[in-house]
Amino acid sequence: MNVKQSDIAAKLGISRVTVTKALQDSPDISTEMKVKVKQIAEEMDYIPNLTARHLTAKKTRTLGVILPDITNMYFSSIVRGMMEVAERESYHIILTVSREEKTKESENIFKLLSMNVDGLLVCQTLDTVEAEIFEKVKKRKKPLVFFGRPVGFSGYDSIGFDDFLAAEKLTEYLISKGKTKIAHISGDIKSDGGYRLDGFLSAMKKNKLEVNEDWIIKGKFFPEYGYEGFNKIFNAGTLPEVIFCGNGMIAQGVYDAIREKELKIPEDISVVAVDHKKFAEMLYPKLTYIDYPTRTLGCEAMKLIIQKIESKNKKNKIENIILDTFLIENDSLA
Amino acid sequence: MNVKQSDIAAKLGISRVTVTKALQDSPDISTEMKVKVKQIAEEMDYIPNLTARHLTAKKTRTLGVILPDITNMYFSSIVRGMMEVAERESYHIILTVSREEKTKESENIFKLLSMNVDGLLVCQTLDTVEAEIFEKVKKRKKPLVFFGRPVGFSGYDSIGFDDFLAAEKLTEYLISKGKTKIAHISGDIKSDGGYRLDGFLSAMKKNKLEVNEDWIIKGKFFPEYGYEGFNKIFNAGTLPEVIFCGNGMIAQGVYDAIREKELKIPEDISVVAVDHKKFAEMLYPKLTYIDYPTRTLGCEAMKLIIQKIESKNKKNKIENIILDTFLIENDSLA
DNA sequence: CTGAAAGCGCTTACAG
DNA sequence: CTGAAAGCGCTTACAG
Repeated sequence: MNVKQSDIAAKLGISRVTVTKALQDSPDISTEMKVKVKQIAEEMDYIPNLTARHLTAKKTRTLGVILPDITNMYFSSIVRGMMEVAERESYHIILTVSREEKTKESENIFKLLSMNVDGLLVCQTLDTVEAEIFEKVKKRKKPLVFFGRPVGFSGYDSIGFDDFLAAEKLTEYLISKGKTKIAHISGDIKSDGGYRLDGFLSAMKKNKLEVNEDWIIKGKFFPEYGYEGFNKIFNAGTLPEVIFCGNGMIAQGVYDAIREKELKIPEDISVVAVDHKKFAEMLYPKLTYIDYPTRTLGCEAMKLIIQKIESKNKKNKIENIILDTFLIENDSLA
Repeated sequence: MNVKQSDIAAKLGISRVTVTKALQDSPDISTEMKVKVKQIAEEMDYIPNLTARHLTAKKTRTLGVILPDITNMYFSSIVRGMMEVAERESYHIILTVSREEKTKESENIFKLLSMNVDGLLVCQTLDTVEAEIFEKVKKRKKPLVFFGRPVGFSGYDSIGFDDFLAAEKLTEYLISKGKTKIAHISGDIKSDGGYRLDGFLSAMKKNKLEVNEDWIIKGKFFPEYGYEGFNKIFNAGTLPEVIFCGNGMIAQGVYDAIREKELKIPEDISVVAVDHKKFAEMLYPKLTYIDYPTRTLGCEAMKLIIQKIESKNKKNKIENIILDTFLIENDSLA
């Protein structure tokens, strides 16, 4: 139905092979022939059939990506970075979503392997604990890179951020600014929220600072937890100097609660958080926070998998890369 | 290298065709044979090669989606809806991003056609004005559905929201609540922002209400425009009863500016907007707004394209579907 | 510089 | 119920 190489060949009275080669700019073919073939291809609206090409060639230049949730800016921003590099390097991306379900994750892996992707980039679901399915990928020698979340088992390449270190860094910074009375409203402690809380506690301990129990609120990554969290702290009596929030959404709730109490940020109380830029910068006054360069993560993850693919036969040591996070000084810290 | 059907056939001493059919649950094959084949396939870790399958079958059960920007919640939420339906109907999605570039859009279309997708779902870039590339798609009889943004030319199926109607509806509602002094801070007037502004003006006109020129602020879809917009309105003298914001981000800036003036929402002034749920509900007090059911849009768009694909040969009339938007009454309107 | 031959892994009629 | 034959569109050696 569609125009194919043999149609071009027929029209020109040459063999299909010549067409293939001309289209590939093979040195085998004369320049005039190439020009002629390409022109006819253009005229006939020829579009190559990648399916057929992939069946022959070992490489598809296609990468499979598995994400827990596409509507989460953290992930979508990572994907954006991946797409930039993929495009530059002429790779395609097939994006799938696991919705935090382990079974969906496995299904996606099978689907992507079926599609003959050259490699896999996966951000695991929160409850992926066994390596089983990934062992199968490894057995097939399919390059695989984990990104964006800590990996529960070893023996795989990965790239991501370290929430513990980020929180420690932010806490150290607060301390260096002379703050000692610091409260923490965490996100979900079963995931990143927990690591951030631990990082905070660790830094406090290292600096021999006391942590008021009323000032540790275990919440979730939503504004209402920040709002209620601050009110709990407020009602507990003494006010801390700083509220360290698990992320920007929590900070937003905290902002609202603080304003309701007619307090001023940062004059009366400071607020800081760990988050990615876009959100944090939307608050007034602008939040001082630790930025996770998500787009960079996406770029680097893509570069890593491409490198793994293109050096497939050489012996490759496993890499576990932790990217730097950045402290952004804005107006919410006195 | 990987296990293929012929390996299974060899192991069982039967022909490859029997394997294919058994795996497809063809009525041709005896139940015992099916069980045997499937078991061996499982044992050998057989994964079908979709590339090969697609070359033979006319259908790939793969759909191509083109989005202007993946980090925009409006779009990612639509995609989420699409994925739900696709999964239910056993279709795959290949997601590509145009980054609002017309050339990238064309490239993506070619890429997806090359990959033999069964259909195309596209949300055009803001400056796509000619139908040229889409005419080519049509000529190939490849089903195509536009979604999420108004289409500049006719003759194509589409599904989306009507910003003009949504803004009109919200304005009518304000008027029905006895509001007459309404200001509008718009988003980018070259796109949806403009339609929303027009809808607002239209409703005001229909109701013979005067529109104070100082109360029409043409901004962009970011908080700072809301913040500055409100300050302009504030400094202009009389205060309106309601600020109608082009979207939730603008509303956020307006909230901040209002609080800074020590005014109360909704006691001193009301704020409303047109946006999609997640963002609008994050503000305190919760925003009264027009919700665009983006996920539903994604679901419906997917259903529509699948229907087009599966009824390809029957004559199909062109559909241009406008989905309803919903007024959500919260606490920001007195 | 050009082309004939073989094959990628799977599927679809068609014959037995 | 099982299998031999032909083909999907393209590419890769290999021969001329």
